[in-house]
Amino acid sequence: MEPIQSRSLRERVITILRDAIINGELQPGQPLVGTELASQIGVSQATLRDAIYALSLEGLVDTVAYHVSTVKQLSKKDIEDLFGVRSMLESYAIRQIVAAEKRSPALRDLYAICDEMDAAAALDSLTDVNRIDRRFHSALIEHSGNELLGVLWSSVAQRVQQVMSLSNLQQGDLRQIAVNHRAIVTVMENEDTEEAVRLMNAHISYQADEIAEGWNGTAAAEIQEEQGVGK
Amino acid sequence: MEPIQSRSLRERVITILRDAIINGELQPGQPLVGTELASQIGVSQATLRDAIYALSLEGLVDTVAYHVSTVKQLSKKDIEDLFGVRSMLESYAIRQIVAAEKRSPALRDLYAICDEMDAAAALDSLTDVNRIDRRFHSALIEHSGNELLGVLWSSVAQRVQQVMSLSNLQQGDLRQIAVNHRAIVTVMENEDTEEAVRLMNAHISYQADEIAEGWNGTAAAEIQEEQGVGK
DNA sequence: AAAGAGCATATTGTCGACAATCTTGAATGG
DNA sequence: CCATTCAAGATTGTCGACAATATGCTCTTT
Repeated sequence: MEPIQSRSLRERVITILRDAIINGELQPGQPLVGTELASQIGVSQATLRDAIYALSLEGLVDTVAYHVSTVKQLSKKDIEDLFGVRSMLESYAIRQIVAAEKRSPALRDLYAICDEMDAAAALDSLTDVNRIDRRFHSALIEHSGNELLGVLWSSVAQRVQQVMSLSNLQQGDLRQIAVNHRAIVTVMENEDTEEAVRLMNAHISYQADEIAEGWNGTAAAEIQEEQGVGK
Repeated sequence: MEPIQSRSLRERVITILRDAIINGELQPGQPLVGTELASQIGVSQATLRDAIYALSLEGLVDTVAYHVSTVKQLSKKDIEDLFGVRSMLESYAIRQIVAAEKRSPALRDLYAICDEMDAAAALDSLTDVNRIDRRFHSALIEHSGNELLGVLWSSVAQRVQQVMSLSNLQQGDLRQIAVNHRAIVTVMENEDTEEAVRLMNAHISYQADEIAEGWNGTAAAEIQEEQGVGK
């Protein structure tokens, strides 16, 4: 049981804006005007600016003193850097789990998630597979047992989700994806650490290449031009 | 040339508090009372609370709604997690630098820092060696070429500096430290990636063990008791 | 007509005041 | 004597207003 209204108003505003950004509703480069958003969401300007500042600390928003804040632009290099860091985090988690004495509960949990992914893949439900995919990778990080790793991961996972939302790639064979995930867990169970890391990096690199290839860094530049005067 | 007063007041307050925390002036568990600090620093309570909230996002401060914020407590496990993540980040940086086509400039820069460290070690200046040590590891991350890695690093490096400040360990032979750092760069130049990673992990693990061994998680609990009434 | 200075407007940054919430300690009842 | 209640003080959270700064437009000058 968790309380309905425990979080402060500021944190709820942060959540609203953050979700809008990582879901692609607020596109990179789009200006975040305090006065507009404040009246739109229904909070004071001070509270809203605090929220925007918090998002700039998370790296989702660019802020310069006395200038309008904008959703951070994502260059092709940013994508590459992002997936490089993601590989690093997940590889580390795999090594930690395999090296741990009691790794059975972790592996069992991961297998259970694989089962769910199989079921979703059989139904051809892309959104469900994506949601379970996120859970799989989060679980991997959690089971590393390193809390700080989890903190870093949540920041990276946000950006990954944003990039995925912005790049409208058609996912390939869902069943193949489910098989790939199970393979990683199986290899971990056999204590073949390096092979598990290799498979994971391949999985991530594939995604990264697919996204980086069709990436249009200037995706949101049009928004400002669309607002041009009609005169 | 950079402007004298470009940063906002809030950011300057953040810097003041952050420096106080990572230098150990504000010890873990110590309460950060808004009204006191605000008048002490000379800013409004709103500005100060924004700063405290920012530090809670950085993970240096614990905040609960309508409760007094405190400097985050650091358990022994937190220390272990911290140095584990640090090893991960630096190992990744080493792999990236060695794998890069043009790694000569990076190595030259690192050698130059090693020269400075030798000089400082010859003078038996502990503070200088520590400062140059931080520069060495920052440079390593920078030369990885991954900007996001740098962002994560700055967060981790802060915590490392805090832990170092709080644990008053007497550093061993300064000259040996300088030699160890140069060895890492030399091995990188020979493209022996795994050996470089091994040396770096050994270097960090040594530090981590030394600190974790004598760690007193309840270091700051006394502060509150010292303020007990004399009645 | 083009370029630049200066003013009007819009936006962000800071503050003090008030509301919401927690904490402390004393009074009350068992 | 101990537990509970509740009231007073202290602390944090939110807001609207004002100050500081940037942006865009107009007017002037060449």
